[in-house]
Amino acid sequence: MTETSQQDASNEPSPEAQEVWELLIELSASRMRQRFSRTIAELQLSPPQAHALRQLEPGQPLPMRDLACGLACDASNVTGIADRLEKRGLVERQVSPSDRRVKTLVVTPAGVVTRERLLALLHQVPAPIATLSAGEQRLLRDVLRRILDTPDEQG
Amino acid sequence: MTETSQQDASNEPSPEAQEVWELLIELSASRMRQRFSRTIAELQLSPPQAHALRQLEPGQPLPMRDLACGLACDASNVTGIADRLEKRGLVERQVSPSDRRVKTLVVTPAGVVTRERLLALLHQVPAPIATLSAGEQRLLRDVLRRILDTPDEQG
DNA sequence: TATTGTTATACTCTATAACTATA
DNA sequence: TATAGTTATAGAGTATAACAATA
Repeated sequence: MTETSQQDASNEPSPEAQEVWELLIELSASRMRQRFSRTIAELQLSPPQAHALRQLEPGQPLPMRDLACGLACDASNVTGIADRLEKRGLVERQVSPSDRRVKTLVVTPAGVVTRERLLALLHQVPAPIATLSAGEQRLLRDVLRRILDTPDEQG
Repeated sequence: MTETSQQDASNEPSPEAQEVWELLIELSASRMRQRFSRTIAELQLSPPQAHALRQLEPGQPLPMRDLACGLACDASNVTGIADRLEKRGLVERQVSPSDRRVKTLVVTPAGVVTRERLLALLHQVPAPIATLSAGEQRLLRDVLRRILDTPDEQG
């Protein structure tokens, strides 16, 4: 077994960075995933439906094309997702005034209610974070902000 | 608004804790999700197939029931997921010696190769984490460890 | 010609319920 | 009787390719 570094991008990450990343994967794949699943099940939303609702800010019509991009899926899928949300009365299709090829989605009043319940549930701070000390919370917040501000060149 | 800095289980979380949680959601839903999708697409694995492969440690037969639990899905789904992995020669079904009702899954040699490539890709530390200072990395690691060690009573 | 949304197709995942073979 | 895995079914997500309307 040779000592091949798996990082073609020049140097190896520190063991601490490695562990940080694996802890984040663990957190995301287990706890956060469970919580998300439980939440959307409660509102009887599928994952893409929930993600779509999350992106549809009230009063801001979103072109279906853009939603496809936000959902990271092919545009053809958005037709069905929008169909089902529309059938439940949560969103509405509108033709864009500026480009008649474009259809936008807007949350209905009922959609706003569901969206707000969804966000309220999703954003409920889990105990393991709420019980960190004030100092730890600040530090964690600052580091996470920096991580999200740093572009990721597909490491 | 009262000056709640500590959590009595019924109190509001601090604004810092709130932001930490929302930053984690953002990180998980955008960056980590994209990276996971790109990775499994490269290996032509579906999300549940990748999760299954991740859980199948070489040389450790896993009852299909347990895999269903690990995937957080109904047991009936595992049949199809295992079928497709088996058809690709990545896993094998074995009858448990201790209980002939139970079938276990084991990664084949080819499966081990794919699994290792998967893990190597998934675990590549993204630039935004690799470029944190050594102090920040240690701090982040310690806080994440604590978060994962703290039980989450469905906040 | 290029783009937007739709449709058709094929595959996968998902839960539910009924079935089998073991225990 | 209870449990593990399978099958049947129905619904939803996914990408690809072809299509209509619009630009």
